[in-house]
Amino acid sequence: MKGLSENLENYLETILVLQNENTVARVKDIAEKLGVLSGTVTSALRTLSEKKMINYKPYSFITLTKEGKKIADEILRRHNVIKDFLQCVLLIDEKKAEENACRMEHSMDKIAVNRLVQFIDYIYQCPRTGEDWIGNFNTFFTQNKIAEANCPECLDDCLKRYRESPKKSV
Amino acid sequence: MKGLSENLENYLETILVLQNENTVARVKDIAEKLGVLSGTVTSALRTLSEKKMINYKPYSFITLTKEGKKIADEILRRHNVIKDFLQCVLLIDEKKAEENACRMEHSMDKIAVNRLVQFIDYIYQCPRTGEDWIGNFNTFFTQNKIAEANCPECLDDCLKRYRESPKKSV
DNA sequence: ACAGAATGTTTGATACACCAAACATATTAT
DNA sequence: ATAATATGTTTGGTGTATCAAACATTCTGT
Repeated sequence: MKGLSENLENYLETILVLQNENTVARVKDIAEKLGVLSGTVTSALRTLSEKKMINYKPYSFITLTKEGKKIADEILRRHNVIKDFLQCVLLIDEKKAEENACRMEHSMDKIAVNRLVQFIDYIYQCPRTGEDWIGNFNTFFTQNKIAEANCPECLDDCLKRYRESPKKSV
Repeated sequence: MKGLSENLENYLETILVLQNENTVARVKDIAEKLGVLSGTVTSALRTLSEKKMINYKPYSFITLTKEGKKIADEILRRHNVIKDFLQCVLLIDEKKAEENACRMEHSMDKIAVNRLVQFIDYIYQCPRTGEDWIGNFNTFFTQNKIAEANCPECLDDCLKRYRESPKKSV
């Protein structure tokens, strides 16, 4: 009935990731990924089991229930969206993007993540932005200002690019 | 030496906000803002005091130490940057933007927040984007596609706007 | 100035997340 | 097949964050 704690969300996500990587999630690997001792994992597994998020019998394989899978998928999706934004739009290096995404995935709700997805889409799809515009952000944040000398030709190029390959009209 | 927990960060931020609003932060108001009982606040204040974040004597006024002010300012700045992005760029309604910012302020590090600030700046300063571009995002996410029929004139307008009021060259 | 109201503190209890180390089970290598 | 090694579990203890309710202090109105 109640939502999972940030902690339990992490356990669930880690189980899903390990299953994708290794086909099974073992206590030892969960502990390693999360940087806790294995006893701690066992407790968490018991709690997740009580909450019907995983199927768990001591000393045996761990599987996600339908509900658990649904939630784990959602968290992983958030993680990937956020990481993509940080890395590909904000141009933050991979490691930092990963670290921030790990924490942010628990603090952004569905509405915000969905809107972020649409925003990223919009940047790529709108003829005024796209990859080259993001590329220019790189110049912007190193100099902390628009390289205005380039604006005329940048804008011309933008328009030209559109005329050369306009999207199919609606 | 160690960082503050998300919880203690919240207490610190709330104290700063109340000081800005009311000149003083009272236990009762902190409790109300954070949705906890006043006894809980007292414990937190004792901890913050031990960590030299606030000056605290029972039954007396609460003030932030230099270090406490520094951290509270940083958290509040994060909060405002994130809220601004959610509300003014992603166009999420004020209430939801506030809620998400409250949580995200503890999960984004300085690097990510700084880059976000620059990115928002970039959107507003680059002639290819700016406010009208953000306005078009509104159309995009309601229809989930670019209104391509408008692209030619949108791009022309963009270029025209630049020619009419180019930024002073460098 | 003092009684009552408002505010703040303390105490004892709960829940969660973790560790260390003793213990139990399962896997493997000979 | 079984001893040694891997892995997993349990137990007892810590620290944090919370509540409820008893208690203490401060403020306010007459």
